[in-house]
Amino acid sequence: MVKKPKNKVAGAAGSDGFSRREREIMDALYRLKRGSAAEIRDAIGDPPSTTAIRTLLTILEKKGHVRHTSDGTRYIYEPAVAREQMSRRAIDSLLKTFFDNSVERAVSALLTRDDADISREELERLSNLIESAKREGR
Amino acid sequence: MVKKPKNKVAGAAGSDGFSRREREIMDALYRLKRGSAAEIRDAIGDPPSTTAIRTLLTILEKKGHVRHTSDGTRYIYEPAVAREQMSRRAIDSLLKTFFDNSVERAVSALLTRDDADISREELERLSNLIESAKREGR
DNA sequence: TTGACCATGCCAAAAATTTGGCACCCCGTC
DNA sequence: GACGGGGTGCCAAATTTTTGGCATGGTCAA
Repeated sequence: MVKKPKNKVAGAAGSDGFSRREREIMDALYRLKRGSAAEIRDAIGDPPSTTAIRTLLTILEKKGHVRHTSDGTRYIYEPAVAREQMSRRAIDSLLKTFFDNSVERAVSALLTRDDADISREELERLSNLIESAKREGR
Repeated sequence: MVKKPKNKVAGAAGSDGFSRREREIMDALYRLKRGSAAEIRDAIGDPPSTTAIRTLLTILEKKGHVRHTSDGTRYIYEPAVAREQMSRRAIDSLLKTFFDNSVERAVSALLTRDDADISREELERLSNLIESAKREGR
């Protein structure tokens, strides 16, 4: 069973190249914006030891997915690629996988969620958003 | 290093419990709707052997994530949970991870994608969608 | 019928992931 | 200053994931 170097294709649709735990940590980090190993641990369901988390964080840092700053004596981690940018990748992936690349279907799904707690004001702003999109695309 | 049974929490936010390859395959299946091992393989970037794919499919089936029907002599696989349902889970997860659960922000991100190829008609339909949402939520 | 071709089930081994133990160090408190 | 609590780096081991090899059986065409 010979092996090939295998060079992780970053942007490869669908798979982001993260292992299960790595993704859990990255997701937690994006939710938290930033946090210590302990905080990240608390943000994960059925988490391993903090040491295990730290190991993963170190690996993720080595791979360039997260970086840390020192808060006094401890490390505070944050994603290396901005939340905004990553959210776009995630959206593209979602569109491709579940909505045949149809923005309309995706928005529709968003608006008709079970627990849609969308306020009147929010809907108003969305209207405006679409209106301006119409104007722009003219 | 003692071990615990560990009972995969399916709906656990963020992590869906799939390994990297498993997720690649599931994503491919959702894109394809259904397909043979070979077709799935072709839908994946930098794929392993078809045999490897088949092994994963068998595992996924044993875990209840996919099922297959026989097309003559070969197997055609499809996701066990409907695309629609899974897309909702994915959306919920996305909202939580990247948009602080704000539908508005998510829609906004969808509408302002770089390669937003949203047609006039689509925007029109979206307007209507929002209008009816307004009426409903009254 | 025979043979090429594919797909399947079973299975072992390589590689990667995941998990913690340990020793050490820094800081605040008694 | 000694002590307790936490955080860090390093590292090995358990477990899971990932990858194919191989033998078998069915199908189709010559």
